[in-house]
Amino acid sequence: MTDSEDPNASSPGKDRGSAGRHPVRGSAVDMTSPASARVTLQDVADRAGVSLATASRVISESQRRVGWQLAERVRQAVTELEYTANLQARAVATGHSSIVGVVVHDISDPYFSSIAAGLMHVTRPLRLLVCLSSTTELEAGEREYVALMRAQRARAVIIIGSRSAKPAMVAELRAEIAAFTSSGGRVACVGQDLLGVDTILPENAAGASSLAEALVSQGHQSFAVLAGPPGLLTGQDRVTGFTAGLAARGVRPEPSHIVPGAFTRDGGYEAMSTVLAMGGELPDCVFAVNDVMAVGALARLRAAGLSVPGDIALAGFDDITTLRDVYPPLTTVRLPLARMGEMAARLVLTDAPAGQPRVLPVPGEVILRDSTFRGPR
Amino acid sequence: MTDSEDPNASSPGKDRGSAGRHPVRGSAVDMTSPASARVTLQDVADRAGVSLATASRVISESQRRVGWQLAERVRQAVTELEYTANLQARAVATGHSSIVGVVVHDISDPYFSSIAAGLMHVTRPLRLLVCLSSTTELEAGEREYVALMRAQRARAVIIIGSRSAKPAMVAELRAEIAAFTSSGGRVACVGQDLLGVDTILPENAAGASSLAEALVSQGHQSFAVLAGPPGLLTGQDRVTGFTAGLAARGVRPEPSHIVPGAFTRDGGYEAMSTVLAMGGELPDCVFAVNDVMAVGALARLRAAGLSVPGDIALAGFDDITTLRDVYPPLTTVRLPLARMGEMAARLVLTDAPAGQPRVLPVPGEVILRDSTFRGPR
DNA sequence: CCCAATTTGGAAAGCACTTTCCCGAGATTA
DNA sequence: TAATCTCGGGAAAGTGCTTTCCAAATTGGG
Repeated sequence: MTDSEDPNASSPGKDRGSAGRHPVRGSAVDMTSPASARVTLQDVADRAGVSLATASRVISESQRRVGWQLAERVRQAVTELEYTANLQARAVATGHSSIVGVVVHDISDPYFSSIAAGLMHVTRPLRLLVCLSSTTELEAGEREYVALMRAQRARAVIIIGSRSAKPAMVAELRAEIAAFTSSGGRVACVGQDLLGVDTILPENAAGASSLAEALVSQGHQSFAVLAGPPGLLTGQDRVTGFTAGLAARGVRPEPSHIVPGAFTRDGGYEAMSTVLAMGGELPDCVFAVNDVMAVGALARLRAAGLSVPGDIALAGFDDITTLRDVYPPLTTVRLPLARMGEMAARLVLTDAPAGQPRVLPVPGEVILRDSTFRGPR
Repeated sequence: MTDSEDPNASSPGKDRGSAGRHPVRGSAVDMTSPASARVTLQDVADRAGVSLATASRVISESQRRVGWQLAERVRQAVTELEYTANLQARAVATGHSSIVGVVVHDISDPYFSSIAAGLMHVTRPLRLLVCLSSTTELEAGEREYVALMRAQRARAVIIIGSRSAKPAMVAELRAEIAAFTSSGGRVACVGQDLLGVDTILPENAAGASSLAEALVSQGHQSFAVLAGPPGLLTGQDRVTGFTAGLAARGVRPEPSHIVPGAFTRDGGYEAMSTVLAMGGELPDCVFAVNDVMAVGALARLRAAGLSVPGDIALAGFDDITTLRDVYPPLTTVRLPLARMGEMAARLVLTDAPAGQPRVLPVPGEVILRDSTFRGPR
């Protein structure tokens, strides 16, 4: 009963493919299983004894109503033949597909996968297909993928975290986006507002600034900053915001204490090494521009035998869920990642297109945890 | 120039759809913007002054060669019109598409996103489109998604971590898979070999068993196990393997010390709570069936004021990259997640189909770290 | 009881491609 | 020199669907 290899089910489809259509293919195969080879709507129509048009009207929710009896006959044939409409063909016929492209740097980075998860929350009920691309490797990955989605006539593309601020790259990407939109697609972006499209804009600068002020209030006086890779705006914004926040409290960080590093755990580890190697007075507090880097820095500090926050304080950014349990718990700025994904998806899938690109700022929330707590020594 | 809101571009679309193919379009519209509305291959052919067939042969890498000059003219027209082939239409015409479906429970879980990342490593050079579905919410999500991929005539589907062992569910999924394969698609699976398809099988039992023996060798005598949700085979296998390993060393865990819990951080936290609440002698060592649960357990122990490994040892499974920096470093069983994703993709995308479903076991490697280290007290 | 005004079904024309088939021209061979 | 081969180009037949258009049948009103 649980087995689908019912030999009795072999008869359907035996009488197909005699003249013209579907050469000999399947003559040997047809006997094996109900839906032997490719079943088309024509097959369904034939079996139900109706026209192709009628069958189509039944299986797609067409405007035109179909008589009760014929409709039932068609549905019967559909289940008997295990028919499924060919969505590609439907897309060609109707002119719009149900796929939406999502571009991320690296799907295994929790920052991106959280946003992607939120986004899929809204695509699912719409029965849309999400095509994901990790652009990790290629510099021009984003542009290429948008081109690919244009070729697929995708309904929309959502770009999460634009790769770099390199003007040439951005220009190319914008051109590709223009081509995509002018062929009917919609585009949204999570991150910096560089592309001239609907954008979910995390308030990196403001968040980092608030964090800086909070840290000063906690009593920290000297700071090091583990910045992201040069040319990546997210990191830049957080650094500028942070220094601005310090300045507002009359603190000026040693410029040499702002060291770049890759946006990864290892990047944080190495940047932290650099700071330690500089010698001189250790800063009170280290700000890593994202949590993943902070974790790397934490590992490095531990390796150096320094305790956090005892010897040195450490803060991150993003409040990645998976990292909420590192020890000591990280002070950070929380971004509602999943919700940001949802917002982006809504903007471009359910909301009406706006004349002007919309920019929705998303504030971050400073979360003070143990990693910067200055207990009585 | 960077602005795409060119007011001259407003005309496209107004004059189309009157009679026959491609009305007057082009005469008035072509002047405004390169790729005004939808450009089709016919437009390219017209502009290049060649037949549709020739244009097609140029843009797709056809067997048939095209004369040097004509080919150049076509390419010229392509760039001038910013033409991109409609992949959907191509898929309909050729009968096979370039999309491959990937089913995961929850893309924001690092276990799955790591595998997915590995998998994309092989799809990218093949220029295949990866469609991802998180089946988090729906019970029948997997079956539905395979159906969807069948409708898309996807080339292949890769199922990562089959949801449950509930026989009814599995039977339905198998039926859907049968329909998919019989319509020409290929299927692979990462996880338990339940579906009768090519499978990458993590050796959960063997890995857990080795881990158990290693822990006994480290001197641990009494154990608690934070098992996954009942009915999820991955968890079950790890538990059985673990107890078998203990048995091999003459250790029998208290059955009541095997407590179920969700496969998440919170699940680990709660399961750990249960163990603590049981009173009596605390076990030497806790085995959480995956790293994410282990982290939850760690948090719970910390909340209880217990130190790891000082008061109690803790081990996980998977060796999730993002969690390599939790403190104390977790003893675990490493699975080469990214490589498992690659293997699955290869099996189904580049390798020839085999008569029999292949099952490739992937061994886990026990990694002993501080969380179970029994230093001199 | 007859003539609109609705339904409801089917034939056929798209949709944007690929690919087969055919044909003329130039190259090769006997 | 005639006969046979390629070779490159185009017309047209698919590919699996939707949708328009047309005609037959049913209904309703006078």
